[in-house]
Amino acid sequence: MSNIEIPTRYDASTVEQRWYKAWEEAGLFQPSGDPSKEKFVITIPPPNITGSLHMGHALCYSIQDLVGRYHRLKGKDVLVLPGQDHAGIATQSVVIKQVKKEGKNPLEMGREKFVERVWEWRKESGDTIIGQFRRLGHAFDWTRTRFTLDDSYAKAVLQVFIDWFERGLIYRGKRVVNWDPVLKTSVSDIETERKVVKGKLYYVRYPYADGSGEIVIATTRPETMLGDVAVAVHPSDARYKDKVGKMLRLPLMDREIPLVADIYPDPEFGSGAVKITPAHDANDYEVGVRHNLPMPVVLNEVAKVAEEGGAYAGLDRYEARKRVVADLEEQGFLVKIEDHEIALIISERSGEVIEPLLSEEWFCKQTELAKPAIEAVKQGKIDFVPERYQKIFLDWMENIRDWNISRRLWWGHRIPVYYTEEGKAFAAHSWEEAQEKAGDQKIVRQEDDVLDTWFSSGLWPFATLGWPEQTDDLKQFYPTNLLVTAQEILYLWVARMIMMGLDCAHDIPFSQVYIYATVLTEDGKRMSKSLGTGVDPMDVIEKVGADALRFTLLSQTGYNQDIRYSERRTEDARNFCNKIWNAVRFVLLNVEDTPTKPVALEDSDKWLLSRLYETERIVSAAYEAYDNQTASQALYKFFWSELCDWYIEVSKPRLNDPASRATPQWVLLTCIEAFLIMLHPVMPHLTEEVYSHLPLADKAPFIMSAKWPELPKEFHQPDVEARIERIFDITRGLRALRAELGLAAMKTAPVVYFEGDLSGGESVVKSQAWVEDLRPGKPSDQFVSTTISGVDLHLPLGDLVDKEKELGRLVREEEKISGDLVKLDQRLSNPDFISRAKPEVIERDRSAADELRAKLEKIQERKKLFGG
RNA sequence: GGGCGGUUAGCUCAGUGGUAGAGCACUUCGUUCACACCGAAGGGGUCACAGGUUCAAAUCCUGUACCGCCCA
Repeated sequence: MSNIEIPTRYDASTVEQRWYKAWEEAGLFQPSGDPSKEKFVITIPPPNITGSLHMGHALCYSIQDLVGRYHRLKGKDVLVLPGQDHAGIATQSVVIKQVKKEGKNPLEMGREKFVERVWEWRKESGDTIIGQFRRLGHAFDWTRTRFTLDDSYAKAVLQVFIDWFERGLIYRGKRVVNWDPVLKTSVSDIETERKVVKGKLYYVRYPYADGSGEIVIATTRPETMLGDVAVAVHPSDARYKDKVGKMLRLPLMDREIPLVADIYPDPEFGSGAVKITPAHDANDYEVGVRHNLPMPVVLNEVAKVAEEGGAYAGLDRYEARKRVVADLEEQGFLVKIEDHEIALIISERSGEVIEPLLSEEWFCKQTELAKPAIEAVKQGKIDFVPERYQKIFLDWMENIRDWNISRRLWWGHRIPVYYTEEGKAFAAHSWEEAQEKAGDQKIVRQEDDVLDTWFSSGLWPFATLGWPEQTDDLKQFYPTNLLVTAQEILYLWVARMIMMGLDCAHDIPFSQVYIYATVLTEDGKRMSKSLGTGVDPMDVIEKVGADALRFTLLSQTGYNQDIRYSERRTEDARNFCNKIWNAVRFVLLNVEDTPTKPVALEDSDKWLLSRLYETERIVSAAYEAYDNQTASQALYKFFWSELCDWYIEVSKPRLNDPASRATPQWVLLTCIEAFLIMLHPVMPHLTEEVYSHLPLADKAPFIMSAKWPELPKEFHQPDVEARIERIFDITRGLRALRAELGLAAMKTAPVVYFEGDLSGGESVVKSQAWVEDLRPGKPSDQFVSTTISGVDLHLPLGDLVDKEKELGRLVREEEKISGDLVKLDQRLSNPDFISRAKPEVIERDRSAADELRAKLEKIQERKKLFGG
């Protein structure tokens, strides 16, 4: 390739999609199935088909692609299995919005039509997402892609439900759930968010039925009093001690309710007396159960007052609140209203305030299933990274509550329970099977509700591999190795996968769980489409390429809990791409053939190879530990600061000489090849493109299928590193001296004198500090000097020396050095330090002090020369 | 209310006992034949605060403040 053909800018847009296609055509995304190879398996968290991927997804899946590519380079047979989640409520609400926008009523469409419509959307959103994965460069096995509502997947879901139903692990019961009055279904805790708003605290008088006074209760939701069945006080509350057991007359409703003692009320809060509405508050429900109280539902599925609300029936909950408060005031029951902060629970799906509602739901018993899961984690069969999540996980598992698995939706796995006329329930794969199980009794209907999405996604690691069939894939790839996920679904999803994996597939689903960071905006806010703070990863790819985006995200990700995305960082990443491109361009312009391994290496060659060795060590260890931050930094430093800034510059004279160029050529190609392979998991496309141009001897068809560098121990030479780095320090010292005198970098100085040991580094100092002639000794003319690592460097300047300026420089340096020396001497004269500190620390401080003293003397001499 | 994380240079973050680091930004200089998406040099920090342990604390302990996340 001639220089004209290589542009000076790396253009990701012409490279990335070309390589993705080539990899796919070469079948590199699939495991070979070679039984002798060690397996590495990830089933990716299936994204919801609710639109498109956001920045958090871009990070999550890039991490998995990185891990997969790393293990592939390490020679493992890698499967990264992709797929998508039908995401019941989330998808249903997206489609409802679409249908409504078209002026149609989803309810009138009917279940069948509506579900058909969602399938259309599933195709559209699903394709968008797969396209995005491809643009991001993810090497996922598309031949094995799964969807949580596919027929074969649905079979797995039915199997588990029926099995658990028959084992008595699934039951029907009443419970206060998070009711979304807009979507008309319960939603899980994760689908809600808390928001603190300014509200009111209402103090209301409840008179005793016998006319012996009254009790004052405090409530933030006065409208729920329509469903009050008791007032509770804490048993230790002296104020109410003799009143417990008396009846109260519920204002507005003309009903009698008891005063009960329960541990729930906080005596410090409000009046210490709490009204109890079991059907509309989870805590009140618990009290209701403990005291065997009735549980009237006074707000219906659209949050309007129900029949039981008497005169208020039909009113919306907020309208009802106004009327109730007005009536209470008018009838003299309202004591006072205070400002109060209320923690509202909002449905993420509709944005509406959740109405806690007593509802009949299906539940799954958890305690029994949780036991083996807890054991597996405690025994270390499953690790959490970062480790701190293990404790959080176990705390939750040990206090687990039964799981509400039913959702009043149309989109999802319809619960396979069939009822007889008498209401007897049978779980079965089909109506026919249910009828068989029911025998003489006639099956008349199937349950309308669908299963919580997490019920199906909990089966992900094995249902994707063909379970319940004992497929080859299941035998080969289960249990998987790693799960990468967000902190917020540690309980809802990870916990369930572990429980379901152990119970259904009889083994842990994965041996490691890596929890990655949340992507925040530049100023630390949550990225959110609705707030307009989201950044579309595809826009970033358009601008800087997928590799730059991946580097931006991955290089910030280690064990931290969040990262901040900023456009500036993508530019830095793009610049890094360009730097790599140009360094390789330089090498290609200077290499004609594949160089052979040289016999003799110079110190600078050995230095770079030793740095490569060390870098490989850091990078492997960091990738293994999911510390991509450290891996990226090590690669960045090696390439930019070491290979480009020093090695290439130092080697230019040798590369220009046909007699000596073979050795640096070989060193450069060796280091660049290894570097590219190590960087490949982060920047797959760029590394592939550049690799394809390198004239290497044993080249793999793709860098993606290359072997991770196995560097010989001889590369590791710490003594050479120290020697060379001392020469670099001296070079920097001379450059600094020149710069302070206003001599431009790279402008050649005719002559520099030195005193001291340069141990073979003369040519490096000469070329890198831009000196024509480097001579031992002292100049006869006027000169300025610096001392570094025991070497004096003198720069003759003739009449150009500005004595005053130079003196000022020397004084400043003197002050700094004597300051440091005082501190060191203080420490060294402390007998406790001498007797208790480690010998090597003392030794190091002593020699540092000696060096400073020598330097100080020289500076003082020089000061005299300049009249100081 | 409980738990977890964070607080280090203008910004984003490394740094788990031995004289404070990186990248970006900033200042000065430089168009050199890989790259100005570049190079060289430089300025900039009482490591949130208060106690304690230690010869020695950004680092370990205790407490406080503020920020964030998870759970009730």
